[in-house]
Amino acid sequence: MPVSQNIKVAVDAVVFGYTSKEGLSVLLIKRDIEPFKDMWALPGGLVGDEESLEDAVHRELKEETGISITYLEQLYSFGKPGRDPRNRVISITYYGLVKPDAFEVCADTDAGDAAWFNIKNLPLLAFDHPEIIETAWKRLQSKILYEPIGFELLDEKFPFSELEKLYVAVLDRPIDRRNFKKKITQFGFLDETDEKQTLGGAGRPGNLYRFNVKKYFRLKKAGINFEI
Amino acid sequence: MPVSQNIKVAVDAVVFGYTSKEGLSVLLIKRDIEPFKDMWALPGGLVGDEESLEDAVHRELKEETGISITYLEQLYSFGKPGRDPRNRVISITYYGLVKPDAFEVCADTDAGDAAWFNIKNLPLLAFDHPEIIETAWKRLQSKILYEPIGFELLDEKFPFSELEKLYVAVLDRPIDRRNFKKKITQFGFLDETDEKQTLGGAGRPGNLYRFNVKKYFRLKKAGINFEI
DNA sequence: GCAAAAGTGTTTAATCTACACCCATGT
DNA sequence: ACATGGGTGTAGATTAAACACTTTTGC
Repeated sequence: MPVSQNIKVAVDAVVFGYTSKEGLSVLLIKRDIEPFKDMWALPGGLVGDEESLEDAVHRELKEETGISITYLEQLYSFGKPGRDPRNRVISITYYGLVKPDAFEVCADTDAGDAAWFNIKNLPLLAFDHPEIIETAWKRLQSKILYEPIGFELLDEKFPFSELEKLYVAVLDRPIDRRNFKKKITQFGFLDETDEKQTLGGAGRPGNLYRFNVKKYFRLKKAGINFEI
Repeated sequence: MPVSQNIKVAVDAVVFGYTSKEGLSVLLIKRDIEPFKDMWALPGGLVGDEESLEDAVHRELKEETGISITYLEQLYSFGKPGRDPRNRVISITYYGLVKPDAFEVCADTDAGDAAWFNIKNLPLLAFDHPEIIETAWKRLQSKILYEPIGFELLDEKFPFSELEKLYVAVLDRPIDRRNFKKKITQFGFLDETDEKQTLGGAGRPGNLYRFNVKKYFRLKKAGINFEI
């Protein structure tokens, strides 16, 4: 057993945002130091000695991108020697979800060195970050099928078609509209409001729905299991 | 961002073994130093500076228990400040599976400070290890439903009832024998041998089966998905 | 011959899949 | 009026769930 150790511990976050216009997107920052200077990378950094891993993620996201996320979950720990050319660094990675307003604000400003990229059109990335994003996307794809986390990527009220388009973007495959609506509504945790979509451009406006968290937890306790 | 850091990186392993006699069991070691001296704990220890995480797990298992495992997968990283009373330690945990022969040998010797405990009858454990084992068991329960990893816990040849009893032990719920056999056999990656179970005590001997890895991968590539 | 475990099918209910036309709005 | 997107139901196929008796062996 090694008696002393020289390994650094970092966190990195794959933050997903979504709008039907921009599609499923990932938040990246432009590195301003070597190595990989001027390349894009995941937000992240070293963990403080007295700081929890989740706190470190939130702190780094605020420092580097100014964003606050509504959902955070641990993804995987990457620790191969050599993945950082300087030192041995173990990165404990997380993935997070943000609501469209946070997504759009950041996308607009574009100032500084943070930007959103569509998941299917990523730039060259530093370190092993392509692998991390790939892992995160797969995890999101499987998780969205058995937990209603998709709502963390939508506004409080949303037309049903937004939810469907979100699933199409995340799963990267077509979905049958009628079957999808049947499945989702049958669970009973979506409230239909009496409002309709405004600002819709052309086409018939859709009713707005709201995810009812209380109902969801009640149903979950009662033993339903969400599965798409 | 913290400029220097004083965090240690460790790995811990939840190793599962199974026999129909002993049930689903976990490998533990008795601590001979403080803190938690004389309590049971998961095998594990600090990662070497140039060592991969998986190598560290295998090394610690060999050093502390003498066991070799046939399956290893990362579980989760536990890093709350205070989980180790001495220093800040991040533990990257893994779970592993061993074949019955390795399981039984170790269970017999009982010498030294390593021992197997039935998953439903664990002793008092050091650190946050109860939480880690709980997490590992849940992961095993969900994974065994969509990947054929159960075979890693069985001998090369096994009677069908062994497989069924394994699933009952892992999932901790009853299974319908006929439906289960239908499901498993329909995939087509189990080879039936012409041997029968020997040393069976009372009852009719069962045919022995073998998991055909090649067939499994061929079928997997062709797009089947294993689901119980 | 009896206790213990293995082997084997069918029926019913539930779920999944595929599929097309009308409606409300903006231009 | 036409283009755009929203809303809705059914029939057929597939899959899941429930269920009990016969066979082979050891003692």
